[in-house]
This record gives sequence, structure tokens and C-alpha cells, in this order.
Amino acid sequence: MPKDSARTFRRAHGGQPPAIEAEGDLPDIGKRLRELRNMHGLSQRELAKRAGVTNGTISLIEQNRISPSMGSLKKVLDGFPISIADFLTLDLKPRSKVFYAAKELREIGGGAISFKLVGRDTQDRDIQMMHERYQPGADTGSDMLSHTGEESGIVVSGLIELTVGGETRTLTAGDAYYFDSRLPHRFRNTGTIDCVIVSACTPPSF
Amino acid sequence: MPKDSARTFRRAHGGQPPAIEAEGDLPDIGKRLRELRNMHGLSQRELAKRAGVTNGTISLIEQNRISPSMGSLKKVLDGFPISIADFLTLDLKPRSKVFYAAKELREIGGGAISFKLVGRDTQDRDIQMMHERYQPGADTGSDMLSHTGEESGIVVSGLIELTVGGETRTLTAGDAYYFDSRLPHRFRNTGTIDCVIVSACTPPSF
DNA sequence: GAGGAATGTTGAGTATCTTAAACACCCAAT
DNA sequence: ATTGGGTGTTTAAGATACTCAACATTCCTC
Repeated sequence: MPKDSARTFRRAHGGQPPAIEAEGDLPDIGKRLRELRNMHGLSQRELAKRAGVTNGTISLIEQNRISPSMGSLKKVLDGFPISIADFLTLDLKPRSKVFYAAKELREIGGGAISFKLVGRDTQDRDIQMMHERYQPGADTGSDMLSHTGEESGIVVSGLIELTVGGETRTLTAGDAYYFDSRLPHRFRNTGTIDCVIVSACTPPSF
Repeated sequence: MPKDSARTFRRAHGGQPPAIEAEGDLPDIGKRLRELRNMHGLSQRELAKRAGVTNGTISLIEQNRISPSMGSLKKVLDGFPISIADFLTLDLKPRSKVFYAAKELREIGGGAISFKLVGRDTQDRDIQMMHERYQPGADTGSDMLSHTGEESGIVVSGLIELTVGGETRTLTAGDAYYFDSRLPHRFRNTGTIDCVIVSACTPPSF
């Protein structure tokens, strides 16, 4: 509510404000669920089995033909997993720019130590970086969904197959990524040598 | 699902389904709703009338004897109003320090213009201030709940009765407040002269 | 093509939520 | 004591979510 309407004076004779307009947007549950499920590459039956509901329920929810109870929605979302609040606030579309070519990075450090800043055109960052190494064949699994915040990284050596929100791409040394951590994502080393990437977690500390 | 059900043995005695570990914490809907309603000083019937449901439904939800559908929960929360996501993540207890005495403020500006910083021991502020004036008897009403962020202010002249999360206090010139905007709050000028307060809204711009 | 196995959808029946109306209780003013 | 209006709770009828099983479709493989 804008502040103005909230600050309006109350009626003198105790009049009841009639039927507050439900303009609040209950986000399209069905669409959200379908997109989230497709991003994970799950079928309705697979998800249903994980969640302990039937595939019909998933189908009806995704068509918005029923308004699921909190308990049911909870069970369904536990199949990913993701919290209800995050599910409701998650933006469906990944950020405009997800992948960065090697030359798109900006050099921050200098001399012997080199810091390359990722996502320079993203105004409001709140991120801190780390270092990771993947052995050949290493796989984070398909159902990874960190709770909140953002995630970024640079491939140092080797190659990594990265899937974010259904979009898959293989990155090699010098390439980078930057996405909302609530989007389902997966790392797989499809190469034959170790893959070293400098990763980053939220929240920030600098 | 012929093959899957064939492979998955059903426990004969328990009739136990896959036994999904519903580990995730579905926050206590009933408790949250009851506290939120009490903070607003609404009865079950008042809220029910606003929301377009019956008082019985409110009662049953608050006792956790039913798991409301998303549609119903949406209708109920529209009576405050608050979004479902905010409702699920709102912390029930107000922040440790809500009220600040006049001398607890820190002077920021200097010279002709004076800026006094409120909430100096709150590490992560994200707030911007404004100026407001209340005529005698002015009242924002009891059902104000801005969506997110924080809110703060300083009383410049006159006196104001402020209620935050069920706690009420009358502030006079020099006193201040600082609280989460999602907590229900109410301003009432119970004095005989205008009350001027310097208020602040989120999000920040400096 | 025929068959098999996956997918999403739909209809009938059951479980659950929601309503409407009564109930029991408390407090203030008859 | 009694009325009247307030509170939260409970119970039977009704509406809705959910399940189960069948259906239609697509994609493979033979």
C-alpha cells in the first residue's frame, strides 16, 4: 500500500471500509510451478512421487483449476526443495545477462594477483567470491537450489557444463556466470582434467 | 505409472507411502495469523468480514485444524493487507530496540542544518527520511502495514501516540521510533496542537 | 506400421476445506 | 438477575481440493 492511502484518516462513525480491493497479486501459482518443474527437468509424475501427491494434482494446480491447500503446496515444493515464500517471490525469468565471455570481465586487482570483476553492468551486487575445484565427472546434481541471494564464478582451468534455469552451456577457462541462486542450477565437469573455478556466494562481506 | 508403481513396493502393514521427509518448516500458520490479527486489534469476526470469509474459518485456521487453500489464505491476508510471502517470513517479535529517547540520537549534520541519526546501533539500515505534520486528532487508522522495509521518524513538535506490534507509547518532541514496516503500526495525535515529525521510508536513496 | 513407455489430461469418487448457525463464555448496563 | 453485544469455539451441510484410474498423445524401438 502506498503511504498515502495508509495514512488516510479513519471514518468518524466507525464506517467499515467496504470490501478492501483484492488487487494484491496472488502470483500465478500454476505458471510458477510449471516453469520451476520444467527448469528441473522433472515430469509431473516424478515430482508427484517425490512430493507424495498424485500427478493429477500437479496437473490441476499447473492449470490453475484448483487452489492448493498450504499443506499440499508445501509437499509439492518440498520435492525441489524450495520454500513457499521463495516460490512466491522467485522471478520466473533469469536475469537479462547470465553468461559472460572472457573478455567481458573487468580487471580489478593488479600485478601478481589478479581480480576480475564479474557482472560489472549489474548495479546492485551483493556477492563474495570463493575458489572451487571439480574432478572429471564431478556433478552437483540436478536438484540444487540454494535458498536466497546470488551466485557467480569464473572458470580458471578445465571446462564445466553449467545449467541455469533450464539453459545449459559449457564454459571454458576465462568464461564466467552470474545468476540468482534461487534458480535451479547444476555444475558438471564433462572434461578429462580438473576444473578450477573461482566461485562466489552471497551475502557480501566487503 | 505402471512401471514405477510396480518397482516401488508398498509396505503392506503400514500402507506407508514413500515416507517423504517433510523436513522443511512450514511456519506455524495459525500462530502467525493469530498474532498478526491481535497486533491489529481485530476480532475474528472483524477480520472475517473484511476478508470475505467466515469467522469459523479464521478460528479453525488459527487452531491449525485445517490447512487453508491458497485462495482462502490470500483473501484473509488481504484483510490487513500483507502478501503471503511476507506473511510467511515476517518475524513475529518486534526488533529488540523500538523506541529511542531524545538523547539516544546521534547528531550527523552540523551548523545551520541538523541531521540526527536514528538507530545508530542498528547495523544494516536501509532507510530514507521525510517530514510529516499531524493535526490534533489525526489518526492513520489501525490497519496500516506497508509491504516491506523499515520505517523511522523523529517527533519535532507536539505529541504523537504510536502503536507498533501491539505496544503503544506516546512520544513527545525529540523522541523517535524505528521498526520493521511490516509490523502493524498506528499514529494518533492525542494532543491539542499540530504534531510535526520527521519520518523515514524505505528503500534508501543515499 | 505395432508395440511399449513415457508424457499431460480428464472424470468419478473420496477426503478435506469452508460455510452457516448454534453454542458457551465474558463484561457492561440495565 | 437479566438483557445485549462482544468474544472464540464447535458442529452438520455444502463446496472444493485431492486421489485413483482411465484416456489420448507423443516418442522410441522393433
